Amino acid sequence: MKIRFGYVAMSVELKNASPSKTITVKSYSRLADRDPGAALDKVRRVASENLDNTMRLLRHNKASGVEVYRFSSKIMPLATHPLLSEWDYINDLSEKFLLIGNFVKKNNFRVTFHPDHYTLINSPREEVLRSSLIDLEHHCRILEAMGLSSRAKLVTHVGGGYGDKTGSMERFLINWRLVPSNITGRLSLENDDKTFTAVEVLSICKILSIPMVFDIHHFNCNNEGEKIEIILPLIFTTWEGSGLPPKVHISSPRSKEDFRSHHDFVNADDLYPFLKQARELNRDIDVMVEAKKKDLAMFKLVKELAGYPMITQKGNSTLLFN
DNA sequence: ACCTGTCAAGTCTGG
DNA sequence: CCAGACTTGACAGGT
Repeated sequence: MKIRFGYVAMSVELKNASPSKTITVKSYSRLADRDPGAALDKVRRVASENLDNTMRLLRHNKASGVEVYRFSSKIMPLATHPLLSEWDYINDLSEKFLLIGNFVKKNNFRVTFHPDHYTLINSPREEVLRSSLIDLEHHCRILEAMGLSSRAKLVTHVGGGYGDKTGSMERFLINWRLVPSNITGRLSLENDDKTFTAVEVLSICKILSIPMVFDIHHFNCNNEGEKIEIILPLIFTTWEGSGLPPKVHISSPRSKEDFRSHHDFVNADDLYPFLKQARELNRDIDVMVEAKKKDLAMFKLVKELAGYPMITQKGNSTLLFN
């Protein structure tokens, strides 16, 4: 069994390479009042730098053998803000999008976006649903501009509970019909730490025939005593036909008191039992490390796990479990 | 150079 | 009904 590791958005090792630089609405408006052209130029410049830094990160990944990476959702500053509705960032930056996409394809990287938690497909409020669809479309269009197939996924949560979880799950399914097919073809769902458990998310994924990302830490925060060995085979099945190995998120609690927050690093003991379970199913998997120390935490975790029974390290960010 | 309050967005809780 | 927490990196304005 092969286990590839990846990290989120920015690197601790590669300096001054933020892919998430932005401009506040306040300063944009102030500049736009005086000189609209200059304001747009500034946004363009920041967006362009974010793409350049994303490219640098991908080269850093290649040099370090990292094949799994999540793009920053803040890669295009204010892109979906009404103030910038005229800005055609896709055409504006098409060359840089293609450069990134070609590099991803050439090196067989697995890349994703994780639209942030304001994106809520199951919201009962029409305007929230509408802006969520705009945000999802925005992420999709970027992946399309990169020339990446639907194997480049969007990962999101089911949404809010709104005081009625069953009704909110049903509303997710109802609202799903309003989601355009280029988006539904890329979406995968992840269990969250407060509201929707792995079993609940799995039931939705099965109905919609979409893949499910299993977040181990969220499972530890939010479960009803289900056994991993029972649900894991079912979760892994949702990836069949996608052309991708199942995807798993791992992080460790910051502390006993602050259990839900993410620690700087990942405790290898929080992942190893899971890997042993996964090994029973004999499937390759990709593991996304969600720790404050980003790639540094990922490399450290891989190195530590390499010392565990039956595991051998292959490069800086891949393990073999035999 | 460094520090601190603030930031587009939604939801939930507690007052 | 409203303020603040949630969570995060980075801006923006101050020293």
